[in-house]
Amino acid sequence: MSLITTRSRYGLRLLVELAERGMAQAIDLGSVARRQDIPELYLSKLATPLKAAGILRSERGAKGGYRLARRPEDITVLDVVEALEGRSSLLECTGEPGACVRSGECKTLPIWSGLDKVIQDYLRGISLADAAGAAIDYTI
Amino acid sequence: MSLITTRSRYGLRLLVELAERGMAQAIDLGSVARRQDIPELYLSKLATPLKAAGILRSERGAKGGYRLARRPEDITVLDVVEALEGRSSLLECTGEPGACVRSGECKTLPIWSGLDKVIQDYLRGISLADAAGAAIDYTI
DNA sequence: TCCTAAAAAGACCTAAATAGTCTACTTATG
DNA sequence: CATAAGTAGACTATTTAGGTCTTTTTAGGA
Ligand code: SF4
Ligand code: SF4
Repeated sequence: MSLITTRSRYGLRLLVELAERGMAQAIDLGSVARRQDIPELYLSKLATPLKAAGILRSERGAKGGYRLARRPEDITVLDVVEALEGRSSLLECTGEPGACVRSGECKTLPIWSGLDKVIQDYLRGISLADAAGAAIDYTI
Repeated sequence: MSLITTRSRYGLRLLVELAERGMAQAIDLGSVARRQDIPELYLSKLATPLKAAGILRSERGAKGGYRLARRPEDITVLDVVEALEGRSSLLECTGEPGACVRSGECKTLPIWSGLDKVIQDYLRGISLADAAGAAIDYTI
C-alpha cells in the first residue's frame, strides 16, 4: 500500500516531458525512455492506464507515439497518481467503508482520513503545466 | 517505501489507549493486544523503537508494563510515525540529497518534496491528546 | 527465596506487493 | 509490404511488510 511508487514517479516524468514538448506532435516512448533513463518496456506498461484515464492519446504505426489527451493545465498530479496507482489513499481503511471492522470505534481512523484528504488536496492543486514550468517551489 | 504501515497504525492505537488510561499506572502490552486485537509479539516489537524515541517508558517485572514518557499533548503523530517507520518521507529522493542522480534537473522532485512537507505538517499538528479526545473530524 | 509476570532482544519465516522482462500480436504509415 | 510503433498478458525477480519463535533479563510478591 505505497501511494507513490515508481509507477507514479516514472509516469509523471513521462507526462511532464510530453507537456514540455507540446501537443503538436506524437512522441514515441522509446525516445522518452532513453532520455529519462526508464526501462522502455516498463514505461509502455504505464501508458495503458494513462490512456484509459483519458490522460494520454496514442497513435500507432510509423511516426506514431503518444501525446497528451488534454491540455496540461487540465491534468492534475492527482489524476496521474489515481490512474497509475489505482487509488489515492494511503490506507485500506480510509475510503472503503467496510475495510475494517473496527472503523466505527477507531479513534485513529479520522487522523488517517484527514491525512488522505490533505494529500489529495495537495496533488489536485498541481497541474502538468505547473510541473513543466521552471523550478517552482511547491513547499512554500 | 510505504509511509503508513501497520507499524504506525498499530503503534498509534497502542499510544492512544495509553493516553486514554492516563500516565498513573503502567499497562502491560498483553492487555492492550487483547483489547485492540493486535498480535502481542508484534506489538512488543513496536515498543522498542517507541521507547528509544522517548515516547514510551517501560517497567519490567511483575506489575510492570508501559506508560507514556511524556504528556499526551507533547507527543505528535509525526513523532510516532518517525519512530516506527524510521522516516517521514514518502520517497527515497526527498530528504536524502544524493539518493538520485537526476535530482538536480528533476522537475517532479519539487512536487514530491512539497507533498512530504504537507504530510509532515499535518501529522505534526495532531497530538495524542487530540487523538484520545472524542471524535474529532480532522478533515475539516 | 523462589515463583511468576512482564519486558527485551534478535533470529527467523512467510506472504504480498513492487519492479522489471519476455514474447507474440496488431496496427498504421511511408 | 517492410517497418516502427502500440497492445496484451504471462512470467520472473526483488524487496518489504507482517508475523512468529525462542531465550534472556528483570522485578514484585507469596
Ligand atoms: S483499526 Fe482503525 S486505523 Fe486500523 S485499519 Fe481499522 S479503522 Fe483503520
Ligand atoms: S527522477 Fe526525480 S522523482 Fe525520480 S527519484 Fe530522481 S529526483 Fe526523485
